[in-house]
Amino acid sequence: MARGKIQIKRIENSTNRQVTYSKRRNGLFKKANELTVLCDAKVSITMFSSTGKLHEFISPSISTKTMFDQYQKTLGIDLWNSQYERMQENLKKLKDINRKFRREIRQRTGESLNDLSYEDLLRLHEDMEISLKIIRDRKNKVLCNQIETYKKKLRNVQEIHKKLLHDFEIIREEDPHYGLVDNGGDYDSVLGFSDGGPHILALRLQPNMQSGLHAGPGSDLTTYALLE
Amino acid sequence: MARGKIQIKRIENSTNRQVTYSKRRNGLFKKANELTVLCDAKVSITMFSSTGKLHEFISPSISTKTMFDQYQKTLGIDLWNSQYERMQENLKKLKDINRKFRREIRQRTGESLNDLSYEDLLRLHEDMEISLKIIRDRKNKVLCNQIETYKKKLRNVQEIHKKLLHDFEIIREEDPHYGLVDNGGDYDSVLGFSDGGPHILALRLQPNMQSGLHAGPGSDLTTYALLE
DNA sequence: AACTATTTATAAGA
DNA sequence: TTCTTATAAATAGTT
Repeated sequence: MARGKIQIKRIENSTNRQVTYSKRRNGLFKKANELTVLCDAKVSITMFSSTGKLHEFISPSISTKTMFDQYQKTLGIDLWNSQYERMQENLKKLKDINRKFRREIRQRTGESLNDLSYEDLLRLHEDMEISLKIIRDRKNKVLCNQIETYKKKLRNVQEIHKKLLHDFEIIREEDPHYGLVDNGGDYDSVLGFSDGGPHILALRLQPNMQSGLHAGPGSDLTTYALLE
Repeated sequence: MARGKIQIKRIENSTNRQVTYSKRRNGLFKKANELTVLCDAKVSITMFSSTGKLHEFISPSISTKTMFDQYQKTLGIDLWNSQYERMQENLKKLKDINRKFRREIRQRTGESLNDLSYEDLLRLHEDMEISLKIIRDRKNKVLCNQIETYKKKLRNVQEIHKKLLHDFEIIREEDPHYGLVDNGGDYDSVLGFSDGGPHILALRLQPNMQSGLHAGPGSDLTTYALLE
């Protein structure tokens, strides 16, 4: 619009186009600003150059998000609505399921029985007895399994111990004074001879067993009382 | 910018402001369009007048949503992110709670006991026995309440019946032939005299009781066997 | 909405 | 990119 009229069509010269873009962008933003001030309007300009560069103008009194929210509100649409609604629905469903679960648990623990009819209570009671039996069986089975496991471990350790004692006997027979010179200690009691073995041995070995065995999450100590 | 320079400040005259808004808006959109064509750019202008009216310009090659998506992508932000994230978090939490509830129910019904230790099983078993006792007590209490209710109703009806019989006796004494003339019917059997009363009366009255009483959701018929 | 005197924007050149 | 400047375009005030 100066030094000659131009046709409004794509400027083929790239440099020229770039320069014009820059100049006219400034002009546009200046006009937008004047409009904002003169007419008390809210203006938002977002533009991308042909090379993908982003430039934006936004009236000082507003933010891009506010602008867009207002835009959507005015048009009565929500461009992100479907996504948003899907999430809302999901949330609602989950809340509903959770409520049901909570209720079921409260009934099964006996905390909230007031709104149950006699028939409901009968049914619940039957269910609970069945469940209780399953749990009791499982509990007993786990207990038996643990007992079995430790029985085997114990036998294994006893076996090894017996073998060691046997080997020691052979050494004593070959050299009756072996070891007594060194420390004067009481080998009999140390090795469990003084009170006939296996039981006290088990106690002595406990610390090793506890740290070495990971057969199950159950308590080890209580099961000892039940061995054999 | 013609017929006199103007100050760039809010136009106080409302009509004037409106007119200027309209003229300059057209100018702005024209410039935006020229920029779009000349420089192969994408331009989006969204504006609200001081009265809240929405006007927008958008380059023909693009849509407002695309424009905005590109805007957010270029800036590497998501203006709806925080809201979106909050929902996502909520969803995650609900799902978590849901999983826990489901697990607890499955354990309490005995469906999923494999990952429970012996101690867990012990505790669960104890819990279940306590809950079962509560439910059994409640069940029995509801049953007793229903029995009590129907016992009272029955007594009430018996009372009324007795009184009616008594009144009838008086009438018969006063006029021994009363009523026999009319229809020749057998009053004794109709009123329950033939087999001594209360039991057969209860059966006769059943239909009325069922429709008239709403004491509880339990079954009425089964409780009759337990009366008295 | 049309007119027009004047201001403003800007194309081309430096 | 910026400055210059001749000229096109926009527009304030008026009708």
